[in-house]
Amino acid sequence: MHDDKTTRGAGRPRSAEKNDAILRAALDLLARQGYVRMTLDQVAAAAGVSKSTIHLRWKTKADLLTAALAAVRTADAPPPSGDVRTDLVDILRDFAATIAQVNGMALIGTCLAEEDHTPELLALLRARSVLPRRALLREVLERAREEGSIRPDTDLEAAVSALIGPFYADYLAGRGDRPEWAEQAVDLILTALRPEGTGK
Amino acid sequence: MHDDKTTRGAGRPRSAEKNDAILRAALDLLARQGYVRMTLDQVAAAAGVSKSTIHLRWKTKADLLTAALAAVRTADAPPPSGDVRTDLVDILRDFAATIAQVNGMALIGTCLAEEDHTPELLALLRARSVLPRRALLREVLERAREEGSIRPDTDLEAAVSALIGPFYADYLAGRGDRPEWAEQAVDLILTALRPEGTGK
Amino acid sequence: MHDDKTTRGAGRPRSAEKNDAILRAALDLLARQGYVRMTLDQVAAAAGVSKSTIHLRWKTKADLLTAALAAVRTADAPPPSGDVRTDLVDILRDFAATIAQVNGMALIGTCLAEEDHTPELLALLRARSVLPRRALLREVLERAREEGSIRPDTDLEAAVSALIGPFYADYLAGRGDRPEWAEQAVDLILTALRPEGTGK
Amino acid sequence: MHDDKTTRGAGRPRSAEKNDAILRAALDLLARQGYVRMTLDQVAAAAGVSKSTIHLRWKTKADLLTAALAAVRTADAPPPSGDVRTDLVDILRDFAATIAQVNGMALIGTCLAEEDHTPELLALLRARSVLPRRALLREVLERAREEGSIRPDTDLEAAVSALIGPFYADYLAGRGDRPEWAEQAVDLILTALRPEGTGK
DNA sequence: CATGAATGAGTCTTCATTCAT
DNA sequence: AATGAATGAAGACTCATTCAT
Repeated sequence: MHDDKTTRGAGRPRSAEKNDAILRAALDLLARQGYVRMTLDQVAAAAGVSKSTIHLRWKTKADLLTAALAAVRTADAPPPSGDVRTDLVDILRDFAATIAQVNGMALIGTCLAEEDHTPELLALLRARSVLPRRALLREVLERAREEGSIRPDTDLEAAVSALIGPFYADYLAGRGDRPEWAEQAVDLILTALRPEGTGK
Repeated sequence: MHDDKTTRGAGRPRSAEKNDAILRAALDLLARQGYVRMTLDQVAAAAGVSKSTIHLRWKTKADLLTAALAAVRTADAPPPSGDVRTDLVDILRDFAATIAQVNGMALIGTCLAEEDHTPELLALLRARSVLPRRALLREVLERAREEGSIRPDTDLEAAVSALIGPFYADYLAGRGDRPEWAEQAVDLILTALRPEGTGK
Repeated sequence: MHDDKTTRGAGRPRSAEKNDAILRAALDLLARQGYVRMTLDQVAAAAGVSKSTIHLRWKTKADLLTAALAAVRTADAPPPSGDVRTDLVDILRDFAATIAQVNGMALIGTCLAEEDHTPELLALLRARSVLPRRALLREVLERAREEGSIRPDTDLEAAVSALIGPFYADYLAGRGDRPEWAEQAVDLILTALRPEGTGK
Repeated sequence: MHDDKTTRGAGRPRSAEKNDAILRAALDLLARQGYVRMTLDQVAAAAGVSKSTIHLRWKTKADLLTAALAAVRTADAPPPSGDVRTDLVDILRDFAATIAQVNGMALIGTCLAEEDHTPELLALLRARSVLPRRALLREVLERAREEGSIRPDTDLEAAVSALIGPFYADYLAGRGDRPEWAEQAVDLILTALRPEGTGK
């Protein structure tokens, strides 16, 4: 139906660089300012585009930010070492590093704060960031279960929450920036899940 | 500056009710709309006061919200039963209930989102809500340590984070509203912290 | 229910001068620019008020213009002379003069042009200007009928349209500004309505 | 790019259909939206062309609309019956029908409203629609004068205005849609213009 | 003290017009 | 010739804050 090669559409093609620049700027500003405080003027300026160009591609501010969140590259897994403990720690550290890099807590805060008003934001954050990261952890735990290094009846989702949860709790308590949290969390959970009759 | 209680003597009464109404309305709207979206008009309307009355008492919007968060009554402990596990579960449940009641996740989200812009909000949330709740948990854990039901070398703060953390992780993953989370979390942590050589 | 005198509302009273200035400016600009081209900035500037003051009193542009049209003082009758022909001519001349004074044809044009979009405008123009003027003519014609100077079975509304109509037709044909139109129209209609058997 | 009819020889065909489609769409939208509210995007969409194609042919929005009005086909006369009264009524009825068909009152309103800003619109409306229609009426009246069925000293232009005028007056008074208006108007004027000494 | 009026700065969005393909 | 992208210049409306009563 569409001649994707030949009839490459008439007229000037839409600049892909601009698209990227806009989305990047939008996401960055979303994290730094929050939904409402961030303005399209700022996005336009940061992306080096006119405001109208933004509106040409996304009808509304909400559309833009939705697209920006949707464009977040889902997390790459850190290279697996094969060792359960090491892999879990690596994933958690990578998580914390990403959060720090992109001002992630503020972004999460924005999505939470906007939940009533623009629920798509939290939904997208979940789909693009939260759940993929959880899936990585879950895979490792599944492997561990198969190996027999954790109990066979372990509730994996609960275990995942127990692994990541302390990060949020620490952040809220003002004790973020503790590099050792990841190891502590992993050790605690692995200890709890150690199959019965396993001595130290 | 503020005569908070009675209509004392010849002086003109200072409407303490209005103060309260304003702060209550502000906090409620802060949770439901977020910092920027919430307007002083809304607060004024909800509190049954004029906008100027608000400005008469708090110079700026940030001041008002700061005061509103500062006025949050710090959590009452649920009545202690004496049993460690029961007490921990009760505290966590009470925590979740409070969060649900006051749209707490959105409020937390707002404070996180505004951290760059109005750091006082997160600081106050911490001081008034997060840390007191953590202190409750910590007290119980200290008691447990004295009783010998958890290891003597336990890092209590880390344990506290491990207890509350799953709540946040669950919420973000879209698996809030699971009443059993509290028990799961407590059991997991108590298992992990069980003194060596203690069989089931 | 309302203490109209004593509790004259707290706070600063709303300036009546500003109200008038705004409505006057709005009506004038509406006639000179049309609905869409007229901007609130222009109104604010012309009235010597801030734009927000306008919005404080009328929620939207449509509301403002509706109010402006509603505030149009309904036509005063020119003093009746008692003579039917003279009175009709006077009314028509007064009508033409008013139209010229307030750029009335453009205003009428705007209301017609906006009929699909903002039907209130035409409705108000009708109620405030068109119909009252017609009523004046009709009264004179009724008197004429009673006197026997026009046929008893005259359709008065049709006669009124026949009296004013030529004004519009002339304007559209580019032959406005003909002072004698009023007399011509009156004479034509009175001739047509002359009771049978009445010689010249 | 598109060979709309025949691929005529070596020359490049010049899409006359597009021209027509654009002008038709423009005129239609002008009547339905008014000058300012109508957008070139709407015209382009309705005509199935790109906005640039419009600008390629008419430099500005005003140019386009001017051209659209200039392209209005001037009224065909309804077939003359030979009878003065019948012919007049037919012309007036045809007039009213045309107005209804093309949303003519809104179009007239737009031209009036824009008179200060874009006087060409009213001028073209006059030249293309108003005056030709008046000419038709005038011809019939001239015939009537020659026949002796109206006074020889009749001011024909005034009579024409008296014939059409009631239509506008009725419309503004909210009494449009009265099919009998044409006959009433004609009868009234013919009565008024009846040569002296002519009994009924 | 309390109120409502008044305002200036700012935000999203629209649109005629100009460019690049 | 024709298209779609890009843009600058508005415009209606909002809101924290300051004034006048």
